[in-house]
Amino acid sequence: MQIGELSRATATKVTTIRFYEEIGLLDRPVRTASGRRTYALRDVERLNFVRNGRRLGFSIDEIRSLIALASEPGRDCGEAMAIASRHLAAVEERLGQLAALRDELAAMSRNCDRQRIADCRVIQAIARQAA
Amino acid sequence: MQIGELSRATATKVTTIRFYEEIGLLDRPVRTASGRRTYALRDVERLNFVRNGRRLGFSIDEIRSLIALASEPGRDCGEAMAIASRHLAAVEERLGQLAALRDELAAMSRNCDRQRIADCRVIQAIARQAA
DNA sequence: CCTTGCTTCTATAGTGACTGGAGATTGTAC
DNA sequence: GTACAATCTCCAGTCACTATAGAAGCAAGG
Repeated sequence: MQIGELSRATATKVTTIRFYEEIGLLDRPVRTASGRRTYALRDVERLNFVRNGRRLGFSIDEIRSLIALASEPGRDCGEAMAIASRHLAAVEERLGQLAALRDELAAMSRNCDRQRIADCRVIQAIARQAA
Repeated sequence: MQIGELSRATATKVTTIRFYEEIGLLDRPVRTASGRRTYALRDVERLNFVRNGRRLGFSIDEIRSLIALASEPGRDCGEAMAIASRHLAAVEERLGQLAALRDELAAMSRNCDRQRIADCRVIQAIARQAA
């Protein structure tokens, strides 16, 4: 399998695959005589792991750790749990912030009745809000 | 007022103030004979506008537009409303995504009962999830 | 006058996670 | 033979800052 097929199989851009290889998230693949990268099933699995991790919002460094953990099947999985829990807590905090933001934005939009800029509630809200 | 005082007055790092000037969000200030920046009340107001806008999640470009609009008090504020509404919609979409993410992460953590990595639900969930 | 120590200056590079483009090869189908 | 797609490497750009180095300015105390 060449890079284009891996790209299609994992819905990942070719440039991103090369980038992941560069930063060590993917192993350096075997090359053809002319230098093209060739991949096998385990590369698809690995890349899917990375993509799913990213989709769940884990950082590259967290994914690196999770990959390292996954390669030691005998170990206790407490560390993997810790990474996931920390991330969940971060997501929950961000959710709270974002909900507060939405309320503020919604209030701004509601109050404005499309008059002149001089009276615009949106502009006023941004200008006057206490941090 | 020098840059340090503006920094304290707006809870903005000195380097960030210089950065905002560089990209044209703040006017180039008058300098003292020795080259130090000096600011007045309107600079505090402008920077607060920028900071509040950022805190509400507007991009630098959106804030640039809002500043331009705010400087034409006679205009209809429909355009400002449009920027705010688009942003609100984006925030709401992100909120939905993030909530879905939280649910997935919570389910992962719940299912894992701290055994060996080989059986770890967290690792398995990341490995097997369909995009 | 001199030193100490803080503030400010410019210029440059780094962050995270990619994305895009230039310019050169290679592989394939007609 | 030639057109075209796929791939290669290398490097720059994105966003919104943040940090560092090294130089200069400025006020207060000795």
